[in-house]
Amino acid sequence: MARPVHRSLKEKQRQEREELILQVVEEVLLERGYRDTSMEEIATRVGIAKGTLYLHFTKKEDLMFAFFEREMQKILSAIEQPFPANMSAQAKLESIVRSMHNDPSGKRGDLLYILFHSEDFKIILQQKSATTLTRISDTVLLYLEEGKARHEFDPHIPTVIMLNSFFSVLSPRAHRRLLQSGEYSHEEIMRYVQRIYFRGIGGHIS
Amino acid sequence: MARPVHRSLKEKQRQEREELILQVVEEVLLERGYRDTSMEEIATRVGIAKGTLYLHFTKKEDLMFAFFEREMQKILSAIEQPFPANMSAQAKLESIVRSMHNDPSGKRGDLLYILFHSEDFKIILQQKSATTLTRISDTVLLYLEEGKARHEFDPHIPTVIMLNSFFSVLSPRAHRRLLQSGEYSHEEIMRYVQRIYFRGIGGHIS
Amino acid sequence: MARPVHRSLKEKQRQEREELILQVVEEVLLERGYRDTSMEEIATRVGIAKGTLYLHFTKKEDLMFAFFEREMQKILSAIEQPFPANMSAQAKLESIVRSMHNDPSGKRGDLLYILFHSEDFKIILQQKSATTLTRISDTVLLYLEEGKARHEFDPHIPTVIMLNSFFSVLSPRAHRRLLQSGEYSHEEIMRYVQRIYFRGIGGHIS
Amino acid sequence: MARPVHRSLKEKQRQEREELILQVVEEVLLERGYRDTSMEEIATRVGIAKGTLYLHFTKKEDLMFAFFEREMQKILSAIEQPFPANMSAQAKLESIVRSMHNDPSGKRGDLLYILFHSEDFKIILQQKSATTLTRISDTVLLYLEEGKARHEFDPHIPTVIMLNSFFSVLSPRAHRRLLQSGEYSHEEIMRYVQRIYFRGIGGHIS
DNA sequence: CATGAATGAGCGTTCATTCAT
DNA sequence: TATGAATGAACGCTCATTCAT
Repeated sequence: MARPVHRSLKEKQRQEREELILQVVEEVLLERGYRDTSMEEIATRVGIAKGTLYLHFTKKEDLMFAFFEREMQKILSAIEQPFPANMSAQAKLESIVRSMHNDPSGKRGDLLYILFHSEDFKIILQQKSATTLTRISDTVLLYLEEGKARHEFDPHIPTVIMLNSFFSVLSPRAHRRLLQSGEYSHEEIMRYVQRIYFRGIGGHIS
Repeated sequence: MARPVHRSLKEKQRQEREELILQVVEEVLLERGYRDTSMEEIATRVGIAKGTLYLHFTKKEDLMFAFFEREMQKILSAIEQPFPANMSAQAKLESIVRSMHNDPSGKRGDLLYILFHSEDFKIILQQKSATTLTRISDTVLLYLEEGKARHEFDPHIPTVIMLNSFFSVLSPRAHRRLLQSGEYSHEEIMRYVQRIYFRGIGGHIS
Repeated sequence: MARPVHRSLKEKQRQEREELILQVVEEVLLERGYRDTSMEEIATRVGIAKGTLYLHFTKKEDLMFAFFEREMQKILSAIEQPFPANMSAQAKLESIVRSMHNDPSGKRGDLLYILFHSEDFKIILQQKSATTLTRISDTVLLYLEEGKARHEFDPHIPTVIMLNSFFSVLSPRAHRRLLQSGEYSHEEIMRYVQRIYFRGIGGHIS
Repeated sequence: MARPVHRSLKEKQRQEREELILQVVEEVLLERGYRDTSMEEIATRVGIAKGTLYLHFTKKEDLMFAFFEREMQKILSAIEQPFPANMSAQAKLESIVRSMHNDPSGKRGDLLYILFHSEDFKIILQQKSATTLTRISDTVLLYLEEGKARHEFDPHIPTVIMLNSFFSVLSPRAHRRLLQSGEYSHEEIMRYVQRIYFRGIGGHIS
C-alpha cells in the first residue's frame, strides 16, 4: 500500500513548511514585535496565502506559542544532556546559562523578551501552561538543590528564591539594554553577572 | 474677590478628577494591559464621556505617560530624601529598595512591568526621554559608586553592571510570579533577594 | 426711566461684540477654511467663552451666514449708489466690478471663494435664500438690460446668461490662482478680463 | 492552463467592482459633498463591507483621487484626438468645450465643482500634482496660441489670461445654477457663453 | 489542499452643541 | 449674562479570522 508512504511524505512536507513558517515568525517578530506582526506579513514572506497559514495554526496565538515552544525546546535539549557526576553544581548551572545565551542567531534573548512581555502572549502562556518552560525551570532547581546539598550554595536561602533570581539576572533578556550600549561585550557582561549571582547565593568565585 | 477662590476650587476638582482618572487607568491597565486598555473603557469606568477624557489628556499616549510619571515620581520622592552621612551605601540602597516596593496597592510592580514592556509605550518613553526615570537610576548609581569607594562593594565589577543587576533582581516586578504563588511573603522574598544581591556585589550580609 | 438707555447701551455693546466676532471669523476663515474653523478658536481669539458665542449666534451656520451677509452688504452699499444719468451701462458695470474687488483687506475674493465653495455653507445659502445676494445680482441685471436697451450690448444674448458670465469671469475669486502666480497685477488681470467680457457681450472697448 | 483565464476573470471582476465603487462615489459625492461622503456609506451602497473598500483603495483620499482622475481622463481622451490641420483654432476649442460638457450623467460639472472646491481635496491635488489636469490645460493653451498666431484671437491679451477665462466661463460648473433654473437648455447656454467668450478674445462669431 | 477576497468589530480622535453654575 | 466642562455621534482605518471557490 502506497498510502502510508504518501502520507508520511505529505507529513514531511507539512513539517518542513511549519519549520519555514516558524523561521519567518522569528524574523518578523524581531522586526515588528508581537502585536505588529500580522498574519498577512508572515504568510507573504513565507510565500503562501493567509488561509494556508490557518491550516497549520488555528490562531495567531497558536502560531506564536508553537514558535515559543520550539525555542524553549532548543534550550531544554541543550540543558538536559547529562553532566559528569563530579562536576560542581555551579559549573553545571554555568553551563546552562551558556546554553541559554548561545543560539546561532544571537537573538534569542530579544525573542524571548518580546514574547514574555507581550500582553497578548502572556495570556496564552497561562492558558497553555508551558510544560517545556517548567522542565527548564525544574532542571535549574535540581542543580540549585544539589549545590545546597553539596554546601556549594547557602542552604538558608529558599531554593525557589534562588531560582527566581537566577532567571531574573541571568536570562538573556535581563541585560539587553546594557549590551546595546556597546560598552561591554556579551561575554564580559555575563561573566560579571554570574560572579554577582553565584557569589550572592554563596558560591565560589572563579 | 471670589474669583481666585472659584478658580482654585475648579482647579482642585480638576486635579481630583485627574487623580480619579489615573486611578482608573491603574485599574484597567492591570486587567487588560496597555494595548487593550481603551479610552472608551477608562471613560466609562470613571463615569465620564470619552470626550471629557480628552479634556484632561490630549492623547492616549499622554494619559499613559502621565500615569507612568506619577508612579515614577512617587518612587523618586521617596528616594531623594537625604540620608545620614555615616549611613552605609548598602543601607541607603536597601532603603531605596524598600521605597520601590512599598506602594499602597502593592501592584506597582505589575504596573511598571506592563508599561515597561508594552511595545507601544516603549516608543513614548524614547520620545519623552523620561527624566524622572533617569534620576532614579542616577541616584542608585551614585550610591553604588559610593559603596565601591568605601570598599563596601567589589571595585572590580563595573558599576553599570551592578546597576543593571540591581534593577533586574530588586525591582518590584522581578519576583511577581513567586509572590503570587503565596509561598513567601513580600518581606521574606525581598530579604533573601537583597541578601543575594548585596553579597553578590561584595557587600556585608546582615 | 433709565431702562431704555441701558438697553440701548447693552444693545450697542452687543453689536460691537458681534462686529468683533465677525472680524475674527474673517481672520480664521482665511487661515483655516470653513470646515476647519472651529467655534472654539473663534471664541478664544475674540477673548470670550465658547458659550458666549452661542448667545450671539445659535449655530455655526448662523455665524457664518451673518459674516457672509455683512460682506455682501458692503458690496451692495458700494453698488447701490446712484450713477450719473448719462453714464454708460458699461461704465456703471465697470464701477461695480471695481467695488467688488476693492475691499480694504484685499482678501474679499478669497473669503467669498471659501464661503461659496464650502460644502456646508452651500446648504445654508439655499436655506436662507440670501436676499442681499439677490439684490446685488439684480443691480447688475438692471444695468445689463439698460445696456441692451441703449444698444451698448448685444440684444440677442439673454440677459441672465450675460449675468451669469459676469460673475463667472469678473468675480474676485475667478482669477485667484493667476493672481497668486504673480505674473500679472490685479489691475492688469482685471483690465484684460473686462476687455474680454465687455467685448464679448458686444460692448465698446476702451 | 486555467490559471491565466481565472486570473483575468478575477481581474475583470475586480475592475468591474472598482467601476461600481466609483459610480457610487459619484452618486454620494453629488448628494453629500466630499467631507460628508463617508467610507461607510459608500461601502453600504455598493453592498460590501467597509474593509472591502480598503482592499481596492488604500485611503479615502486615494479613492477620491481615483474618481477624479477617471473623470479627467475621460475629458482628456476626448480632447487629445488629432484635429484636421485646416480646422480653425476656435473650432478646435469649441470641440474641446463640447467634450468637457458631454458626459452621460450630465453631472460632471457638479462633480468637478465639488472636488475642485473641497478643502480636503485641494490638498490631495497639490500632493499628487494631477498631470492629467495639466495636460488638459496645456492642450487648451496650445490652441489659444495657435489662434493668436493665425490672427483669429487678439494677440494683445496674454494667453494665460485667456486660458483662465476659458475655464472660468466655459467649464461645466460655471453655469450650474442657471441650468438648474431650467430656463435655458444646456446647448443654448453653451452657445451663448461661447459667443461671449470667443467674441471677447477677438474671435469670429458664427 | 490552497487561496485571498470579504468581513466587521473595534480603536483613537474631533468638535458642534448644551447646560449647570 | 457669561462661562467652559461635558457630551457623544461620527469618522477613517486595521487586521484576525472565515469560507466560497
